[in-house]
Amino acid sequence: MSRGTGYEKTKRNANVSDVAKAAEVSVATVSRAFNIPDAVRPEVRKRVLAAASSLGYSPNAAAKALRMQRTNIAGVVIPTLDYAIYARMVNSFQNKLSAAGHMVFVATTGWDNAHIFERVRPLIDRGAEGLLLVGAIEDNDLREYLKDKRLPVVTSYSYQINDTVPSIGFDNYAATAELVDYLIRLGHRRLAMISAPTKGNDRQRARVQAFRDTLAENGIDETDIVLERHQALTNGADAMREIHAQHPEVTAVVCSSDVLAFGALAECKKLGIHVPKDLSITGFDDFDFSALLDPPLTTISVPASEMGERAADALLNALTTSRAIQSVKLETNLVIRKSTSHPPKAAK
Amino acid sequence: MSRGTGYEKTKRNANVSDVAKAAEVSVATVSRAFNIPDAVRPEVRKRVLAAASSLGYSPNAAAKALRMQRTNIAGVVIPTLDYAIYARMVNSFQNKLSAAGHMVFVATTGWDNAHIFERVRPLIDRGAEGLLLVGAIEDNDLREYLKDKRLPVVTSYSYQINDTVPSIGFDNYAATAELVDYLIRLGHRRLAMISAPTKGNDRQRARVQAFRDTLAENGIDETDIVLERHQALTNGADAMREIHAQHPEVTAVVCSSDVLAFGALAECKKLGIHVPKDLSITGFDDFDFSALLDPPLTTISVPASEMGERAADALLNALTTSRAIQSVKLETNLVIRKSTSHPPKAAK
DNA sequence: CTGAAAGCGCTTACAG
DNA sequence: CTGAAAGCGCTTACAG
Repeated sequence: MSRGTGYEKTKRNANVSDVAKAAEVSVATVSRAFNIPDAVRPEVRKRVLAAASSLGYSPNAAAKALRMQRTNIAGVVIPTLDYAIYARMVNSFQNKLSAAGHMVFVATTGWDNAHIFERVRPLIDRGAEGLLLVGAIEDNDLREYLKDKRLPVVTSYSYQINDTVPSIGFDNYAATAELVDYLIRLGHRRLAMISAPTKGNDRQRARVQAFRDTLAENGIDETDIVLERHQALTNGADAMREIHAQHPEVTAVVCSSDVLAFGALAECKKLGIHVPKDLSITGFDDFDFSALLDPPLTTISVPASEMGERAADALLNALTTSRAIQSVKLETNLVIRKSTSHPPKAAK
Repeated sequence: MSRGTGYEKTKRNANVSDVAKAAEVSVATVSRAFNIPDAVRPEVRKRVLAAASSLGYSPNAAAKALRMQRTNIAGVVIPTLDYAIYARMVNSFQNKLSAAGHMVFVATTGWDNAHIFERVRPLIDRGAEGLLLVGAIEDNDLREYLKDKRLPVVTSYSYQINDTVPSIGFDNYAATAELVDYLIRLGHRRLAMISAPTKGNDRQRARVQAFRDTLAENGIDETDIVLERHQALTNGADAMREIHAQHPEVTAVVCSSDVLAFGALAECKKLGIHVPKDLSITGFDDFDFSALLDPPLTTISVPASEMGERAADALLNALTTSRAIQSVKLETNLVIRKSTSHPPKAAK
């Protein structure tokens, strides 16, 4: 069947024995020439390296892993790569790790975080020695499993002060509270929120909670208007339309992401609502395009690549020293741009 | 030193022997119970599976790989994950592969494609059995290496009719030519292009070439205005400012990506240039936000996730059958929106 | 249907 | 400084 144009292996790869033979030494010496160069006479080492290179030899990773009980593989599990903020974190995570000679497996759960354990297990089974996850672990089986394996794990995107699993993230509650507080000080009294789904997502829950608490603290305790929508431009637009139709008194819309905010902004344009004169809109993430929107988006900037880097360092360190990982709290920034202002006079 | 809060392995993982002992069978039977269930008496199989599960056994991937000479790992090498279009492709690629029980290593080269070989080698050395790359392979050493290893490789983003390496991509030249042609038919005679760097990047070169050829074919053969800028919003803005200052006669700017186009669009707003009345602008990629820009962007939509899926299928198939991979040409679409129109009267 | 044994390709005590 | 040998944890002929 096969026309010889395919991928059938013709010659097997060279192995230590081949190199040993070619260099007229033992396999032990070959191994040492690569791994403990100083333990081999320079002249011999040179011979070995030359033989290896002429045979195109490179050590078999599986054999090495089996023997050393060490894979040098890390894993990262995220909702999706198709969202800039995760992609960015993974990008810096993998850059750091690959510079340190580690490989990284990536797995995605989709937006439904419920099945994260199903994604984690194959990663571990296939050799991941450390793990980067997104958000607090809410699955107790997973928690037990990870503890049992004594695997270095760090969660990201939300800083957890009292979790046994170390986290490298920021304070979603505080960041949102600061933002809502800012809106209230501008004079807004009727606010709505467009959030990403809160199910199985502690970050979103923290943001919604901060929204509600901050309103309450300021004596604004009418029924909260909180719409949950999946991260997508069109969902931001739809939610905006709904708010406009059902709650025309609203003067500020807090969006849980720049994506949602961008959708809302675009919808306002269609509806003839002027932002920020008629309505203030805020985002979360500070995507690069957010500064260029019309109007530029007031939002919260988030240390995505820093999380990836720090997580990589933490994992690397844990793998080397076996010492526990310390949680680290990173800062966010409220970036005030032109999509927010005082509410219209009539609404005050 | 270690306070016992770390990650030192206390108990080793269960292995086949442990399970065999617990189930009172041989290791061969344990292996069969997992891999050739029908070759084991149902009753025995049940005993084995129970023992395995109570011991938390899962097969050691390295040992398995060593024995089977098969890792079930694929690799993908892209410029960066921090660019939606690559992230999306990797996302669908990895989803398909993980559904088929494969893991995926991802490596990034940064925008400088020159060092791709350095990224590919570790991937292969660490066990990747198939590879997804971006763009035509321009490094002959890499080409030789890949051929020598007889590794299934597919390149993406540009369809190569006559390459020995199979590609799953689209026709960058034709897509751009169609777009430029459309602008010319609108009446534009003075066009400029903002391209991503063409060095080591056949896709960008094809687009620039199409731009030049199409102008020439239409008798517009003044000096071409082509600016090369790295993919970034601010670079699009800078380039736009430069074009405006040095070539005020230009009535249409063809951008090689939506990112660049978005930057240019934003800059026009600052400069008081009305798009499309004073100037037409086009993008490439059709990002989801491009339809929501003001004005919505005329651009070319590109099958990013389809490339990832197809590549995964192709690799999976090649790994299974050893048959050669067939190149596939995917379609792009010229999406005409409001950022383009006839040139201003005065310019005609 | 089951088991004993070989072997995948490494690294590392151990002995010299 | 070097080599012979053991063993990491699997799977699979081979024999029964």
